[in-house]
Amino acid sequence: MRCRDAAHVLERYALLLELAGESPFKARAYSAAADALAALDRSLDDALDSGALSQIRGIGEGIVATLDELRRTGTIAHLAELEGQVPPGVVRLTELRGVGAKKARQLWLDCGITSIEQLEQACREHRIAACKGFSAKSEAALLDAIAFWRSTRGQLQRHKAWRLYDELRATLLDGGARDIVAAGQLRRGCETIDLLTLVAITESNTVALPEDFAPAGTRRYSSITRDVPIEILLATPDEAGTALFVATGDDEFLAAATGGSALPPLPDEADVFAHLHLPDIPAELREGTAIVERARRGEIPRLIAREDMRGMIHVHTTWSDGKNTLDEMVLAARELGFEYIVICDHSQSAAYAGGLTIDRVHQQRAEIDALASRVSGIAILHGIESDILADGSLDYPDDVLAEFDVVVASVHSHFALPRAEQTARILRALANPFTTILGHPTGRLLLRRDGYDVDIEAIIAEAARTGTVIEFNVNPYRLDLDWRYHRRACSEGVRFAIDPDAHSTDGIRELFDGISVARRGELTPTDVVNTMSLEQFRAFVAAQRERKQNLQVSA
DNA sequence: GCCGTTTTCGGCCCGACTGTTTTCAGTCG
Repeated sequence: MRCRDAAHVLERYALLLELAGESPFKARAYSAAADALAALDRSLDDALDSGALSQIRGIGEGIVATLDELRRTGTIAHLAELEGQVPPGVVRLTELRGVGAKKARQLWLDCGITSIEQLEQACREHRIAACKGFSAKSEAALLDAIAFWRSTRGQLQRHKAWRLYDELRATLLDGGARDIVAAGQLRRGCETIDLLTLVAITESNTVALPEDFAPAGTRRYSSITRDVPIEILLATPDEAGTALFVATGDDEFLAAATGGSALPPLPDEADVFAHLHLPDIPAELREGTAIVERARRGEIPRLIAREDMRGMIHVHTTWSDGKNTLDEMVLAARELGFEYIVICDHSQSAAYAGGLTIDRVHQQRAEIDALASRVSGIAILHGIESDILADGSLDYPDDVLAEFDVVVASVHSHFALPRAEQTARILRALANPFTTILGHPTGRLLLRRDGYDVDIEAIIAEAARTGTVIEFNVNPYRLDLDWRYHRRACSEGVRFAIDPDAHSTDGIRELFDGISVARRGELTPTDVVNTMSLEQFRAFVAAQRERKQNLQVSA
């Protein structure tokens, strides 16, 4: 068992402890331990036997004993007991927005609710308002939350879809497949996945499938029993190219590309494009009919690719709310071949995230300088993710801001401002001479909450006027700014930074997956500042500051 | 359950927001 898997178990244990009415502090201790554990990229056996776990703050004797039980028996007896005690539907109640462990427990014990369906029924019949602590208003809020929950069911963020893919891949390879390839929405770079499509390449045209898969056509199998519907297509190696092509594009694209004729079995996708007399169309663009026409006219741009990325920008460490240390994050970026990394921990107003006071900013700089002198092969820049305060100002005085190599300015509070006020606030931050990059411009969390209400056109225009970079934050919950705005912004002269907003070394690796989504937006290497060399990037930031200062003077 | 002592108990990230209450509790980031 990997530490990451053990972390998931502890997280669930923490939730059940709270639902069962045990000390919320105990639950929090388990939850914090889960966080710490998730950052360890090693096996649980190794972490326990080396004594590394007991060294970690927040993991003491009790939790080490629990983890030892988990690795010996594959489970935690007390957790199993709680699973028997708390109905599974009550655990699911916490998936609703605005329902935490306390409210779920209250709904269960005071109102007798043990599933989301029962809760919905009870709200409609106004039986919840009769319970202590609830009113007609809370019934309406709960119904809203249930509607939102329902609208996001059967969909996954990309990292969760990849996790499911990894599980299936291992099973299918064990079951005799020669190779497994992700196709469909995942390969096209869709930001959320409502159908997971895999091609299983097998010599014999058969593979041992998990029990929940049933036939759904010629050599096609599907399952609807997991978090998202899944389909698996079987193909022999000599027809793998055709199978992958068919499993990747959407229906409109396939009809336009093939003209409705059946494709011969071909081993490689390149053979399929040659057969169709079409240039290679990147998987991320294979939707709709227009792209086929563009391809025929030779209008497919050279899209950004992972090899183009030279700078890793916007990374958190244990100095604020990151799970891995500065050293670990730097070494992980170097291992992936990055030439420079820009550390951007939270600023002082982000107290919940351990934001840096001015003193700690200076301490962190000293540590970065010390590390830079020890580590070769990667440059370390000192940036900050500065909160944009309610009035649009940044979170430090100018003399402190001026010391950073890069300032990512982001909204983390006051999400509910009216549109005009929210927009004005962000425009003010864009005009700030020290704002290098506008972080996650809408604050959306995919399948969790919408972004704050802002005028994106106005933000793009002001970014263009001031020369401020807009972030494409590729944290799999964010993927913000939405790729649908990318071309328009670029046509106005805006540049993007493709940033992982990584809070762990795993998050750093997710950067590459996010590039798939950037390709949907047709970002090219010249649109993206991370493709610059270190010297180019430093010169870019210096020129940007000068330009912005001049704009301020003339204003 | 963890931590750090004022060293074996008492407090535990903090501010905004919302909704139910008249002074606070729960949720969220």
